[in-house]
Amino acid sequence: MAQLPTVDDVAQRAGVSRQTVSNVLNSPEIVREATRLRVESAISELGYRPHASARRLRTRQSSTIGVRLDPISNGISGSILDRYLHALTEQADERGMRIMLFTAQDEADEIEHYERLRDGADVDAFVLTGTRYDDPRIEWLARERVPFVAFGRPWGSENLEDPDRLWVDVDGQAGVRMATEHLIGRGHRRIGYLGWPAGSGTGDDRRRGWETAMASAFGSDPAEVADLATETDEGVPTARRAIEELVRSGADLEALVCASDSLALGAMMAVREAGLPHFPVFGFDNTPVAQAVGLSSVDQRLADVAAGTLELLMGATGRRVLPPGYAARDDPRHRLITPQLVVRRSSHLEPVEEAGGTMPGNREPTEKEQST
Amino acid sequence: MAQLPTVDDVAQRAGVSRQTVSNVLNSPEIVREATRLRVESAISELGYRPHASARRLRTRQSSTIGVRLDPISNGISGSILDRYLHALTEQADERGMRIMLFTAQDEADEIEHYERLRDGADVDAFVLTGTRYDDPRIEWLARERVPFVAFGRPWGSENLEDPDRLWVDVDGQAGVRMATEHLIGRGHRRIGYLGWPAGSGTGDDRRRGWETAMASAFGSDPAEVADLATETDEGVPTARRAIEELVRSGADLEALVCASDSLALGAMMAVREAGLPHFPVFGFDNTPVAQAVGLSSVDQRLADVAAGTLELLMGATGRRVLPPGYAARDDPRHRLITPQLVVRRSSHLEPVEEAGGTMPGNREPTEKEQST
DNA sequence: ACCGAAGATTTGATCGTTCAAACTTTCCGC
DNA sequence: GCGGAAAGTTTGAACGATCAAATCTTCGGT
Repeated sequence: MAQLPTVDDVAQRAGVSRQTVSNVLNSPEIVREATRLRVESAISELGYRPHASARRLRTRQSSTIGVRLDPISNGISGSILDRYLHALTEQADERGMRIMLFTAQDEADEIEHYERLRDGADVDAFVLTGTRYDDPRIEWLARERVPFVAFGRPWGSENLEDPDRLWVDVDGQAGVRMATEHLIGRGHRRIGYLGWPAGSGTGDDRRRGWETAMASAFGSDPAEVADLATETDEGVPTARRAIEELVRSGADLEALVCASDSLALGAMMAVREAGLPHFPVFGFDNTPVAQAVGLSSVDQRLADVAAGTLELLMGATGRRVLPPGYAARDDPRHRLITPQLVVRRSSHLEPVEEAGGTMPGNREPTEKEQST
Repeated sequence: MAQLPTVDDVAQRAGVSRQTVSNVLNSPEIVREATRLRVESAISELGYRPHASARRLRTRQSSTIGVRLDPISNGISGSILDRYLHALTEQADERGMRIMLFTAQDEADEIEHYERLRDGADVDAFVLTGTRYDDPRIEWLARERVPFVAFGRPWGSENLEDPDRLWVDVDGQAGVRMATEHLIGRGHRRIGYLGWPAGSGTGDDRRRGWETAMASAFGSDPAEVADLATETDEGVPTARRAIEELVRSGADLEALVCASDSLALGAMMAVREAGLPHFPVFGFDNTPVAQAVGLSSVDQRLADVAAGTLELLMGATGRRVLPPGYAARDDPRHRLITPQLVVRRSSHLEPVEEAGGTMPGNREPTEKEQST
């Protein structure tokens, strides 16, 4: 084979012009049926495929979305980005888009990459993850009018409804509320919460889910349940120590809802070691670890998050990135995804008699997924 | 600003021609110093950046490497690809290359994607992961002369030295041997091995590491130590059941080396529940979970793997993908990376008296990394 | 001071596609 | 069967860069 076929080769073979071939590919509805069929068979006979770079040059579209890969995949929770990325790649492909990765040291460096990639016409849009208070990246992208969607709300600003700040997020509050209600439904009353120190948008939001569930079930207000809550930094060992301390101090808890699987794992280790093999623990994120150790958790439905991302970026079914500020008047500029409970052994095993050396329930139960 | 500047704008500003600007960018050594400086300042004044697609069209190079994102990030071990991807992206960027993702349902689908991406001139090369016996993907790529590097040896074929089959891999045998020797050095004798069923290249290789360490320390041959080995499918629960069974049957073991962190985690859960809080367990992969629960493990050194990948693809310092079959006569067509022990609590804690309700060693020790 | 080669710079063509406008054919009503 | 709009197709130009070859400069040797 000498060389890859071009539109001209196809055109010649089908006895039509370049442009007709191009039309068959890009707007088949304006080509007469007979012609179209002739061109299509020429295409498949020659195995023609459009040259991506040539097309991009001409159309001034890269059909590419840039995503920063976080510096360190943040421990256990790192797999969230991983799974999101997978869903995003898959769905982007269906719309003729591709995902390009880049890395950056910090936020300033990330913005430099934005600039480079934008100026080099390498990407049409960006997807941001790990947003925080007054995120400078969002400010830059909005100011420069570069299309983007944030996975994570732009917490703290009044910009939650700003049409220039598109975001998708998981409703952490609803997720934690569902988990808490699940435990309430199983008859538990004194349900504790293990979360992060106040001040992070995500953390405060999740905690609110627990508070509202407790409030609507028992009529307690947040202040009343505050003594059931524990704060600690993210991480298995920190959570473990915190719960060990709690156990030692004789706290009277029946169950525990946690802000993350890492915290829940630490908590599980602590309560199991403390001789409480059936103390229910709930995590959040549904990481592979949760699945591995049988930890009940809240699944973020990352496929839905990915779908929402692309919807905001390209419209419901579009195949190109919309200019920023675009969007129908009545279309919300964000998507809040309701997560899903995944109930596993850690929260629903009935106490059983322990027999020497083995653990209760040493068979992995079929995983129950309960959508609500 | 009306529009992005082009070479012509820069040329005009610097009072030179297009091509000189291009030369300043691509082969500065052939441009006279005075001219070069003039052009460079014009470039920075205008904030010019070459248009990636235009360059790709003309040079017929996409400067892009395609990587398939696995369908399901395989549980706990999924983060390996994640971390490898990060290192690869970072190092590729330094050589002016980018990483593009794609997903596929199965191997056949993956090959179709190869074809699409190749024909569309979207990528210059591919990186394969999760190679297996007589991998059809490798056959296809080699036959079609598409540049690629496999992360993972093309097990089983005699092609390990085939110059058309480039690969990088982690020396699992050496890693497991190091782990075993570490335990031997701590005075253990009856060290068991928990691995996967025979037949997978990676699994057999890792087991051999344990066998050789045992052989050279105690003069035993593989047949003699076979009763210290246990086989089970990958996964935390399977490993847990296997080790529970082992404990119940009264096996006389002092320590355990495992083929993966998942297996090790299951094993740890089993031995801890069996009332053996200080039974040493070693994992493999150094996943975030290992770090989280204090499991000693073997780190794959993914940054070195990524560096090896690019070296094979582009030469020691090159900035473009080499044609397949190229490479200096004396240059090996593969890289075998020696992993690194990461010793944590799970393998080196001294027994301590248990006090009611708390666990021994409830402080996370500073992580020791021991390179060998 | 002249010649030729090496060095530096410019010019024209090209990569493969799509846009915009021109051109040709089809179809309908009168 | 004619005019004209609509539908279908073709042509020339352009996207922004680099390649290849042509041209212009510089410089050492005689």
